[in-house]
Amino acid sequence: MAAIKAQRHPYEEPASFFKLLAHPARLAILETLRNGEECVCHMEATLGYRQAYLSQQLAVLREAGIIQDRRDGWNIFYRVMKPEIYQVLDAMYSAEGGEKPGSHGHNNTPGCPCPKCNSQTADAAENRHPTTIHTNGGIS
Amino acid sequence: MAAIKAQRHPYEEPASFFKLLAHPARLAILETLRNGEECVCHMEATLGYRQAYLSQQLAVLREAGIIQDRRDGWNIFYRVMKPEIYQVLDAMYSAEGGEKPGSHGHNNTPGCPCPKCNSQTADAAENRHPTTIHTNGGIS
DNA sequence: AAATCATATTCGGTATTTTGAATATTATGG
DNA sequence: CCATAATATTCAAAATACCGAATATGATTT
Repeated sequence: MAAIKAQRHPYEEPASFFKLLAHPARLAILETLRNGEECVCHMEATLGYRQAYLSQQLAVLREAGIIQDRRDGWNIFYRVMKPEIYQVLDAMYSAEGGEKPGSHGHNNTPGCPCPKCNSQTADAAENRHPTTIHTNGGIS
Repeated sequence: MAAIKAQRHPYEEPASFFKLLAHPARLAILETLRNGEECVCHMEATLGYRQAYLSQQLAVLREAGIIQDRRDGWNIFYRVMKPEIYQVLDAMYSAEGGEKPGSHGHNNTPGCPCPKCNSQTADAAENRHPTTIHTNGGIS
């Protein structure tokens, strides 16, 4: 699936684009990025997926050109390059009848070591041990 | 994939719905049905897929509740039960920049044996059967 | 340069999808 | 009942996607 290959049939391109969205973890990532860039460790803390797994899914979206990464010191921040995809997502959510899942905007998450979460809370800014092993995270 | 199974993760349902759309033949079918019901032989003539293959893809959409079939004599006509999906498709097509593929409305196709294609062309307009409407069993 | 932190990549097994081929089903006309 | 038209289903093999485990990379601080 890696990248969108050359299309022979006119519906192959939209189909492979839909395929990118046909995955729970990738949808969760895209919702996290809906209101701006976030670093990987933040997704790890909020979504509960293992780091390597997140990185794999991020790579799928990145190689498809949907998101792009930016390094800032230790962290790598991802942002969406094609905001139009949210119209596709919203159309799907409303077609399904359910409301959009998840919360929007950046949520300061306890236990998240990312700089956005540790801006002014200074609470446990120096002694953090995020050794939390997130068991699974996949959904069978 | 057959049906949409019970969802544990909030994104599994939209994801499996996207999965239904992530296939060129199924997209082509849905475009064919955009402006009303069509029989299988018409799709066979216009889309160029083999009959058995079309039937397989129609089954996927049918078991997901997106389309429904109705028998009329020799032919089985399919129609879309969830028109909202076209908002998803249109959002995708416009997000992609390309225009919507395909032509809309029923196209009389030479070589297509379906009754809709042989209505008034006087060619073989004499041998048609009365409309025997069997309303298929309601699918929830 | 070594240790460390955040993140990426590779490898491999398993599950799922795709699709052709063969066959079955169902209604219709004789 | 038999033949036939239109469509559906089953089966199996090849292709692809999923995802865990292990390891690699590349900044950054000391």
